[in-house]
Amino acid sequence: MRKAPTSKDVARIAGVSQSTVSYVMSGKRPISETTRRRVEDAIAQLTYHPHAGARALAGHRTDAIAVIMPFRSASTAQRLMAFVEEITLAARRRDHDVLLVTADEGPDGLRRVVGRSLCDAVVVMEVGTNDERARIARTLPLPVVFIGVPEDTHGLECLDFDFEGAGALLVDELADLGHGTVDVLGWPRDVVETNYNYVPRLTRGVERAAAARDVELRWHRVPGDHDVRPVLADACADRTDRPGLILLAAIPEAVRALSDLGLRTGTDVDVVALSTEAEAQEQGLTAVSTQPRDVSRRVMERLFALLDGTAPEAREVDLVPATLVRRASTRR
Amino acid sequence: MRKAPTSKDVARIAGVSQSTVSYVMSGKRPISETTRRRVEDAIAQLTYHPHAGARALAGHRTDAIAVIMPFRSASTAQRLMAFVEEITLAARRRDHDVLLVTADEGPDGLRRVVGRSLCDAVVVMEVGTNDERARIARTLPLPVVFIGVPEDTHGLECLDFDFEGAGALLVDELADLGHGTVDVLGWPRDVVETNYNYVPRLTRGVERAAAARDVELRWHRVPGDHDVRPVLADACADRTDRPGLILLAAIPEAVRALSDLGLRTGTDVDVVALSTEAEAQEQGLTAVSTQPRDVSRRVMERLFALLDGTAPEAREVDLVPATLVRRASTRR
DNA sequence: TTGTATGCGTTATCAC
DNA sequence: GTGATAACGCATACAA
Repeated sequence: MRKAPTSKDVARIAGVSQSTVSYVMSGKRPISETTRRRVEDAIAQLTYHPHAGARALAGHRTDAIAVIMPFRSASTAQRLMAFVEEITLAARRRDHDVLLVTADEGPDGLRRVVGRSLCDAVVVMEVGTNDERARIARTLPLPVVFIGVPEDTHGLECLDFDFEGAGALLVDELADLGHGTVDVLGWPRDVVETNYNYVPRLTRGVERAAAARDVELRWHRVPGDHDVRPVLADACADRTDRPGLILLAAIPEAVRALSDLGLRTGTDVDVVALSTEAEAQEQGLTAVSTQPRDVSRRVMERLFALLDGTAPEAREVDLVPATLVRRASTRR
Repeated sequence: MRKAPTSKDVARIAGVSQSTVSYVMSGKRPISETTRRRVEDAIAQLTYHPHAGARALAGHRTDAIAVIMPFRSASTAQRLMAFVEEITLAARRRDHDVLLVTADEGPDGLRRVVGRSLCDAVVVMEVGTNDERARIARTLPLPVVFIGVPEDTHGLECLDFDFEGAGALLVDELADLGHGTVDVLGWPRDVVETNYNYVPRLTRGVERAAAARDVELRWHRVPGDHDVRPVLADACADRTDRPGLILLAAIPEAVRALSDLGLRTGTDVDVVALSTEAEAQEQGLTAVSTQPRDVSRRVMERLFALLDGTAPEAREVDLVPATLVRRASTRR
């Protein structure tokens, strides 16, 4: 538990100057094979680790990425975790650390981590349609990548799943199955009101496809208490035709509610959903999955390209395409 | 996009010395009301933020907590997210940031964040029964708090949910309902083999209670592909008595499988589970919930007590008690 | 109550 | 190919 060794200690043991130690570590100038060896041996012997703060101070970089994360959100925990995991792994592959910032710090969170030089770049998850953080990002001297698409993407780096395409796929699938009327179980009121940008995008995709396929839409909302039974009873009961249902939220609850109502998915009712891959599998749902891992990978590629200065011309918006996987909840 | 202001800039504008600015921010010595005002005004005017690296270098503290997180684990994403969220919020309340470290860096992750002086304390999630990180922690000059209970807790700070008590509650509930035989759907092989410490703890609780209540246990395992239908068919079909089932893993899949088998929970079969609160509600299960938020809160209390030097005598192990909530999956 | 001066452990610019 | 040395921005011991 004695004091941590510094590069000076390494230098002394290796019999070189401190700056040489630094150059061995950074590789920023040629080093003879013999001194490199002696330095590396000394480093190993002392289990020397460079002091991150000193490095940040002198080197003007932190080797850290800040991630602004909305814990309470329209996304499921699974989806959020997938984002965070993939981002963290990508960061480590490039020897960067991840600083977790809660979105409920608001725009100040972004200002803080950048102002304090805590990171070299920022990932903002779940940007709003009209998000102050987008305005701030344009003024910042470091890369900020958004997951989501705000209204005005000018000068921003945005990546996301193609929710509009997803909405269209879901409607098309039910239309192909012959449904002229489709019931949509949409997000609860509080989610819609928080202005998440993908709510309108998904909605647009659904509505355009419905118009194109001449499908009548009936929108329902998950109640605040997540008890969807009455909603689904209202939508599906007492019908002569076979109901077609799109689930956007409260998916496990909805599947269970249908079962309680005596409706077998794929038999008595066709169900398609927007969900994570895992949830769709667990519930056996024909679904469009939101591919958080693909999105994260592209986010980090773009982010490091910006840090490396190897980024091609600004893309502004990059969308991961939607695909539909058929499972037991629809009968073809 | 000009250079970030420093405390020297603040000092110049406020007409004081740089050290006075520092003391105003830290509150470590008395400052006259007038100078405090002028400094604070200057800070606001420049939107000054202290440089985290410089602060860490000079002040020997980072105001950051590292969290070592197992993304792929026996826990659900919900449970992991609850931990991370609660830890992050608690950290922010004390003006600390959170550094996310993936557990698959192994013990080196712990060495690295500490060696580089990236944090003032560490939280290690899901410690193994015999975890090298526990040995390392004992040698480190900063607080390390474990979520979980390794075999040898000597000199460690461990907190967790009382899995042993949980196991007993689940068995007792089914015994109270008159079940003389209980089928347990346990974790998949890979989870058990990863040596998570709560697997043996839960198992011990189940087995002791079963012995005490004279209940026969039949252990089953979730298959690698998570298709639990054959397992549950095997356990519950062709029986004259009413099956009693304990679910420890793959809970949504299991509930769906029972439904597919034509078994109504609470009517044809009594089901109790170890799960998150949310999952139990979604599935309507009588369950013991693992209270990740309570555990996290206690972890952070302990951690900051250690940082403040106000920690009472070492506790070594602190367990959050288990409670059972009855829902529709058991009929009393 | 305030100012001066030093050091924290790196990086990077000069010199050699 | 290597060694001095000056920043980097802040905290704090020492003066006043």
